[in-house]
Amino acid sequence: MNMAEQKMDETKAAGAAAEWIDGETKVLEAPGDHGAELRLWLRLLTCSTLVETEVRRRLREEFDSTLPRFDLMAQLERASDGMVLGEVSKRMMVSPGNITVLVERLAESGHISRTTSPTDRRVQIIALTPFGRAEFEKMAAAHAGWIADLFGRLSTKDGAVLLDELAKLKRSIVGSLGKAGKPA
Amino acid sequence: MNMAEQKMDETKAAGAAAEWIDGETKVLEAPGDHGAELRLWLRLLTCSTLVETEVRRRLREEFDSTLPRFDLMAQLERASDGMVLGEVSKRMMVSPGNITVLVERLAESGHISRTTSPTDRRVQIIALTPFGRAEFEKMAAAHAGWIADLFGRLSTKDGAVLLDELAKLKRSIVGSLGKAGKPA
DNA sequence: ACGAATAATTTTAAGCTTGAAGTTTTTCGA
DNA sequence: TCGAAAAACTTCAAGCTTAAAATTATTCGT
Repeated sequence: MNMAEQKMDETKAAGAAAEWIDGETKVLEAPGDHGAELRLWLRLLTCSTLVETEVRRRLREEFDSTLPRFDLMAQLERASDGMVLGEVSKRMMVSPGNITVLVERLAESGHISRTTSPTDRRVQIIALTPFGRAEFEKMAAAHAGWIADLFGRLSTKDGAVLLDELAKLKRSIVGSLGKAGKPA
Repeated sequence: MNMAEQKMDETKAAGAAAEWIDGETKVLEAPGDHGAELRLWLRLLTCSTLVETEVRRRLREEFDSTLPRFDLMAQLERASDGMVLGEVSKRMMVSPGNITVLVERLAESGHISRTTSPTDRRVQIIALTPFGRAEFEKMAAAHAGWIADLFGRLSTKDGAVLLDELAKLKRSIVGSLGKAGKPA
């Protein structure tokens, strides 16, 4: 079976509404001697994109929500005293401007509250409302089930090995980013 | 060192322009017994987000380009006879409507050409122009170097183990998606 | 006391993305 | 032959995302 056929077979196995074609094979023509890293990167990206796309689809269909909103609520779930926008931005790894709009929408829908800090009028403090917390708990339970299902065919041993190897990869990435800039 | 301190230490190691705070620890409160899968998912997501964000930043700063444009050009790079929009959409794992706009922009900038199929007037065929191909080769070479650098602290053995474990994870994901829908 | 520097968020313009509806074309079955 | 169904792409509304500029507030040094 040639590569194109193998690729199409994998596509057929996927039940997602929109058919997708696996892009990992384009790495073959990578310049120089970087085939191994590129292949690793594409596979990492393919895995995370598949999961993310499916999670987004289910959040929309089952809860009429979005992944960024879910993520923001997850940040607030453990912060019973609320959180400032700057910290939310850092934890979600997105720009402050994006947080402003996300917060606006969640405030409008009643999921979170926002107040100005009593000690610094530049600072906004946001927190889940009781309604928001209840909604989040339902989404979080469903989300955990989806992830368990998607990852469920992986053996416990393979899962542990993968977790450990991803930790090493993460240290490589963070280390590389660190050397390019100066520590915070 | 408590968890918050450990988290801050990792943040300090990162040299990205915007400070980020590692979100992996929020998994601790996962409902039920799904902590392991959620932890794995968050780490996978953190790794791919870190790399993607850095690649986007460098493409913008060094080539005044974007990741979707680079990705589209990568699809076309091996298709010397061009490619139809529907296949591009599948390979890039994005909706057809998005491809329409991306193609429009790359055509305007002279990187790709678009023609109507001689045999089916619904179908558009796009291909890299000579200019586009030259630009892509420069970006691809740089991109490969960036990925090699980001992944470079991972040993060859660890890289091979990770690639293999990600293949297993991918099969779990694809298998799970498959059972939820019907094959294409 | 006061002006400059810094900080936190908001606003802006530009780009990407989705799903659904719309348009045009081709295919298919009666 | 012809109308319905399907296909390929485009358009649309809504949401997300970035970096940079703008606004408001606080801090700091003289």
